[in-house]
Amino acid sequence: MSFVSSRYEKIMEIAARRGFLWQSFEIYGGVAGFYDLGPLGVLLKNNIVELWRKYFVKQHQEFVVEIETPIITPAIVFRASGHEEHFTDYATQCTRCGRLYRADHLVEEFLRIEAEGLSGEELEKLIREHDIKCPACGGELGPVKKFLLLFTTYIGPYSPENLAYLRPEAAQGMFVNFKRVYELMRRKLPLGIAQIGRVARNEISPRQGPIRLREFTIMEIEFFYDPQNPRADVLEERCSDYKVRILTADQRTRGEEKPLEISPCEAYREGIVKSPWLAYWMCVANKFVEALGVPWSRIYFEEKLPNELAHYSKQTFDQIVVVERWGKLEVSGHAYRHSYDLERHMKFSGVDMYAVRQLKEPRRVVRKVAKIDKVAIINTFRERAKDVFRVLAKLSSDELLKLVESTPGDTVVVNGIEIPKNVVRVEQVEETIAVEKFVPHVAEPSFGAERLLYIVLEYSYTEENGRKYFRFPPELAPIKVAILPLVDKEPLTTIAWRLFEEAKARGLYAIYDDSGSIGRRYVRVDEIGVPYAITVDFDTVEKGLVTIRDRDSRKQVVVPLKEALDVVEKCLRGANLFELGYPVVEREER
RNA sequence: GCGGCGGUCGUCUAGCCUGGUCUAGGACGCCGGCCUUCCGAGCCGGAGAUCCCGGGUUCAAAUCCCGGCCGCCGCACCA
Repeated sequence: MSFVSSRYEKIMEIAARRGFLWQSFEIYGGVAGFYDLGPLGVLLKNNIVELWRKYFVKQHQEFVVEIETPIITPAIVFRASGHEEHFTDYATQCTRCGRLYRADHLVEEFLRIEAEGLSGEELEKLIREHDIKCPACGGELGPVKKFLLLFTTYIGPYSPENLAYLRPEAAQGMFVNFKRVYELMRRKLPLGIAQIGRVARNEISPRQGPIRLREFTIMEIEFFYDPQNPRADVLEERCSDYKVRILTADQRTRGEEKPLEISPCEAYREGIVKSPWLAYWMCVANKFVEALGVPWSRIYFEEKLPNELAHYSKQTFDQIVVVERWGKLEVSGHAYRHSYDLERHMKFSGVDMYAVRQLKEPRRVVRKVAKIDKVAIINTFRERAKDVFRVLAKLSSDELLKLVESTPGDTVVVNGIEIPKNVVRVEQVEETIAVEKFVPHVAEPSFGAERLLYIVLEYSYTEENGRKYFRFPPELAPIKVAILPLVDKEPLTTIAWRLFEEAKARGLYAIYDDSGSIGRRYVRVDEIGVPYAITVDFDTVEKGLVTIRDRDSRKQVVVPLKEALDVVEKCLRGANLFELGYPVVEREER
């Protein structure tokens, strides 16, 4: 335990001291659940975000597009999404032992009734009426208090109709924009809408350092597809030779802990993953987390049990990375949101969110339609005809038909006006139907960027004989190259400084350092995970040669000064420093 | 939210029990200078602490007491 926590503490100590991250609002005592990113933290996070974008958006740009939507969201959106209802907990606390309970859970347990959706007052009343006591100590329960995990605010003047929430997920930004983006993408499915942005959740008591934050960056895709024709060929093409580890809900129920090793393709075929696109994005997610430096064997997906599912989800897998501190850490969630969100937004907004699919063969159908006989209405109602037209105009043809057919007698009443049925003609029409409407299904991969940041720190952190450094994959390293004169003397310093200027001109983040001994400077740049160090020595002056030092092995290669930055850039793109044909030097330690 | 433990320069810490020589000591780091031809060398000099915050006890508080904030551990919570 002490080893485990001390390793976490060492990482967090370096993280704060060297400028990766630290607790927010330090000078006022700090606030739980908020972390600031420092200069290196921002660079590292940007690189992680960019890698996510590469894996999830750029490599799928023919059908995945990225948008950006507001954090502050009118309450109606989260009323429609179900968050206003389900993100609220009613809690009551024992006045004797202080234990906290979900009021609805207590009521359900004691009275064996469905308590979800009851108001605080109703729950309070039930607890008092049935004299429910603390299950642990039998003490009196305190008043029922409301915990809303959504941060609230107002848009404009403070009044109930201006209530707004800070979004707890980016997803609703994609759902409310589905119609427009679907149109933009020329109504093609599948369609992925991605977003990277800040979200906020008013956690009751966050207490896992940078892991459970009240505000963080989320990276997610709402992936829309036709359930009858998912067009998920890539699942077969890219995922059949690649396995992931999955611990299913069934396994968990049986108490098993060893995940299956299975290709996402097969997992879908066998019904373990219910959506082909969910399986596909799990495949991408696994490869992405490997690219962050996490070994394959430390990643698995854990299926949520039915009672753990969010209100919108038909099936959810958490992507777990094994970490030293907490055992396991959820880095992403993969939810099969089905058609839930679009249907809710259609209902609440009244806006049509259907997609259309072409039928393989157009169908001839005969259907009944109700038509209004305008002449008959004018003849029947004369000067009141205008009112009749007005009320009838509010009904669709289908609604009118239904009304006429379901009402007995010769008249129907619409908005208090009695209308004889004979002004409505019911006709049979024959139509050709070439398309049909449907609500797309949604698979959602969703990542928390700060958790990934922590994962990268933990998996990169290395201790060897007292040496501490971050073994960041070069692509993720905040600073790419250190440029160091061997000693603080001319002309070495001027040559090194010019090289630094050139590195900046190439768009690299670099460090120039001439203070103290060369060994101290290597240690300093190792500690922040700089993958390469170019050292300007006396051979540079005499022969135009510099050395490039590899952070992990501490071996160096000798390369011409003019080629040094090209070599570094090649290595940053994935080349191996020692396989480029340059002589390798290994120096004795003093 | 409850209970236990903790909070001292950038970092790690000594001091707290047994109040006063603490205008808070050390190490590392940092800054300046010297030195230095490859992995935390050495020498000289320097800056750096609201002792978490507020209140109380006392002639006197980093130290004792109370409240708050923050962190860790356990319980609860974590769609």
